[in-house]
Amino acid sequence: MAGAQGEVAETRGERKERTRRAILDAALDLTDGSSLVAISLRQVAKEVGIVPTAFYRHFDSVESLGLALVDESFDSLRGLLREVWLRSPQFGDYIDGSLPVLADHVRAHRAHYAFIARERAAGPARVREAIRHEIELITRELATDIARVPGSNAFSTEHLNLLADLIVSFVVTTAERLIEDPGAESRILAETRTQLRMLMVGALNWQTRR
Amino acid sequence: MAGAQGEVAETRGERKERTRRAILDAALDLTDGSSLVAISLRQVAKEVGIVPTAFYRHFDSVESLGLALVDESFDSLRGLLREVWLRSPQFGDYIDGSLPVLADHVRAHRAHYAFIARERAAGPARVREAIRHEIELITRELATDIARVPGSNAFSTEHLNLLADLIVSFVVTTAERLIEDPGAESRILAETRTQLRMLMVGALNWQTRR
DNA sequence: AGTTTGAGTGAACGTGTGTTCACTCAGAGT
DNA sequence: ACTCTGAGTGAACACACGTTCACTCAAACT
Repeated sequence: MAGAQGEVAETRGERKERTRRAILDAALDLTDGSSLVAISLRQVAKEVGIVPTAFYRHFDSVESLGLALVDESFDSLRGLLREVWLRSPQFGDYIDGSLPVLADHVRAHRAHYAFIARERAAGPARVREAIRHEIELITRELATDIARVPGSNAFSTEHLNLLADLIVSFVVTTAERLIEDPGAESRILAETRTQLRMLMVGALNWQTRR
Repeated sequence: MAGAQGEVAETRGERKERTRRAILDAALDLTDGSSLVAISLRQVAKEVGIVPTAFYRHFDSVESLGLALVDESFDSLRGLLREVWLRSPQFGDYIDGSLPVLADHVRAHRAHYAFIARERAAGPARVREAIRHEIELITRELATDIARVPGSNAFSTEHLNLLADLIVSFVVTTAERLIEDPGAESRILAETRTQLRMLMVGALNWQTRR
């Protein structure tokens, strides 16, 4: 395979990139319902349709494959955050505006979110560390975003960070639920909406108490 | 090994139970930083000091070993909940009373909590399902416990369940953090304390709005 | 004392594993 | 046109895997 086609015109770089993508996709597919630590280089190679040794032309271990998947998964996630932030400039309709966007993203990039959820807890040490780091960065970004919202200046920096952390944790949990039972999406969203409101009521009353 | 000792007096049942425990402990040990889906029956047997085939006298697969570990891990967790509930009859000091208990339990039963955290996301399908089910039961128990707290009767049943769910999710997240960085225990506890207060301020204001 | 039971043994099976090596042969650079 | 580069090949390695089977031999039961 991989070039056996009589198809014309494929540059060397294009060909390599195509195989690399195929490896990433195969890994996402194979780890679904399992984990990076449980799949083998040979399974991936077989799925892609290349010989095991060819794998090494692209990654030098399953772990480094995992790190590449972390990168592209968080590219997805940052796309989500950008979109959420664009369409909800108001603190008031923040929740109603954001939840459907989250649901859409999880549905569209299911494999990526499932990968993060799984490997965050059970991946190779380096991969877990990379994921933890990325989540930390995103939490900080969220904190500075919230700081720009009018009315949020009553929060101390410390409490702002804790609020952002609380929200991120909760979004991670919600994403996990959407992944594990996609059929219950509307119920999960309705429940999450109420819970986020409970949380926000706390945040709003908190700042007035400061 | 396993009976090679010149030690006297060990009944057949005791011997079997001792080996069974050794298998469970070995599995907890081997899955640490990895996952049930990534360990082999032979690794476990070697760790215990028995021949691979002897494993089948106790469990008929690694998956059923996993289900046994789910059972005993949640026995630990229920012990925690009982203790938390005993020493915090007041809604007010609920948080300050519970957090140190949680931290103690996580420290004392680290392997169990780490097991739940990992396999919840990445274990074999049956194991994930069992964990999800146990968490659901605990959430329901918490909801009925909260319902007995004076002043909580302003919550509708539905919102009571959502609050319980919110708390359980957050406790799971906190336990995960304590596991992944035990050295930061006091910082994590202080932060979690503030976040739980934010959440509780929301809950308290919520019920008065109903 | 004699028999039954069952936890643990050890050899064997077919298959999958990561990694090495020398190789092909088409696209890229001269 | 001629060489170089490097993605993909295929054989081979030493080892680990789950499962089967007939076995031992001490505790438990009669």
